[in-house]
Amino acid sequence: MRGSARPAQLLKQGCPGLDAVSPDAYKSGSDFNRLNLASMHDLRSIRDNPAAFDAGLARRGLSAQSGDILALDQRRRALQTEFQELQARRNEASKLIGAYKKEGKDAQPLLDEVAALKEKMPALEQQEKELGVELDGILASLPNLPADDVPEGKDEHDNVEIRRVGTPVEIAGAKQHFELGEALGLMSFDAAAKLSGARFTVLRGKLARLERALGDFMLDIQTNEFGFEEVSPPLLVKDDAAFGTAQLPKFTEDLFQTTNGFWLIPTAEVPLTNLVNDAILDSDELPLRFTARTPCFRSEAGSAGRDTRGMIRQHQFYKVEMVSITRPDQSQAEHERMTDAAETVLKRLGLPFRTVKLCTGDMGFSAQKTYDIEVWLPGQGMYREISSCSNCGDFQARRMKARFRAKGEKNTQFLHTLNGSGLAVGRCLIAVLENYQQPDGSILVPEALRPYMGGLERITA
RNA sequence: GGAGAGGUGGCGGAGUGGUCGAACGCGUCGGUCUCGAAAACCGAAGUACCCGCAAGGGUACCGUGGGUUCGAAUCCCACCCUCUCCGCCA
Repeated sequence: MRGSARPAQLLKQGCPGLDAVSPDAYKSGSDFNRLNLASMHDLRSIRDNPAAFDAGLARRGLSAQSGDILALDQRRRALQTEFQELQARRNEASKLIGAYKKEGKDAQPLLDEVAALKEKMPALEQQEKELGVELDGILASLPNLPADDVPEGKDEHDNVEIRRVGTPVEIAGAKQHFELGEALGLMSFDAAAKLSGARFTVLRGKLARLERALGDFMLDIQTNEFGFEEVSPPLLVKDDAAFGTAQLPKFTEDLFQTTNGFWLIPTAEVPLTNLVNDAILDSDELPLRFTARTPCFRSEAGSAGRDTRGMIRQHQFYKVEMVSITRPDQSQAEHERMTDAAETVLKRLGLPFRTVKLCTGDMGFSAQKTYDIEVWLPGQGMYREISSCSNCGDFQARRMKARFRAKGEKNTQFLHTLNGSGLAVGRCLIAVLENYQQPDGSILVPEALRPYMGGLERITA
């Protein structure tokens, strides 16, 4: 019942170099087959200006790719054209066959012709597919190109400080958050270790309440003052979603996966952004703004030994995330606006921070431009990242086929997507502890947060 | 988990082997009419890719993937999803 001669034919065709990233490479489980030619990066713009594409990659420290890409692209299109011509002839002949049979004419010559066509077609089709997979594999593994105004640089040392808000207070003998929390008896890493091992925390009593309060506080600001719509999304997602925001195919090792193939979200950016996947929106409903407080799950595979004490770097933490979906002409302004929304939380809490523009070498895979907000931690005596706001341009939108149509236009365009933490709740809790610690080890509750803490002014043992 | 039903264009809903990218209705857009609107009438209208300077031509897509056939929305297989009922459960 299965195809008989066909597979053998296909096998004859081998395809050199098809060991690149194949879609099945990212594991089993769900049906991942949405790859579509010419997504991820705009093949047309690479054709038009290969030098610019390579220059962008070079700023990311990557080698030129346009040569390989365009060669593959050209071969693929040639095959596609050839294949489609055969299909056209087959379709035409098949119609005639129908007509002939009706009229009682002899259709045998046409049948022979189609049979001959069908000798060639599977091989062509197969080759074309394989080239497409190879091409997609390359394109899917290349990061977004940095925006023009992103500073050149190797790592975080080359980031550029944009502004500083608030003045770090000198606290004599400042303690770190875990010292404070453990002394209060409200934060336990031992208890968490018994349950789950390293990189987990158990919060109790007023500290658990503080975590909840912080999240509520942030959500209220983002929804009431910045127009973000609160969302309660799934925390487990399929391959498609993880591919859309570009966790896949490259970063599987950073994620947790269930035995039946779901990915635990590393950030609500994944479900929130994928809300518009495969959509064609009207331009006048833009921008869309979403926010959600969710747990985030990260394997932290590559960070063994980093930030092992305390709750700076955890396998699981709460974060309020903001996602904006905009037209291309809106995204830059939206990026500033979103960053402002994140900063507003820190300002209200009276926490000193600085905002830096990430250099090319420090930016995430999907980002075109990123601002990090770093909060001052007296206990550590340094600024630590508490938010990251990125404009992804159309990079994610291409992957998830998120488009819009301008009023009166016939053609669709890709949307722009942005995401930013507003803020990381766990780290914000750390910042509150360290900045509001008192000599007696108690913690003053920031004024703005008191309504969220039932009026509580101070957390004590 | 058990039993059943079903997945078609923005929506509803036809279509069981050929001229079906898909009837019809609604909605949408343009026009006629009108002082204006409604109604009525006429017309337009899916997405993506390929070839082409263009005009234009072609291919694919009716949940997904395969198969049968000269030809598949229609037949076969597998999978996914949704809905209803029963059971279980937060």
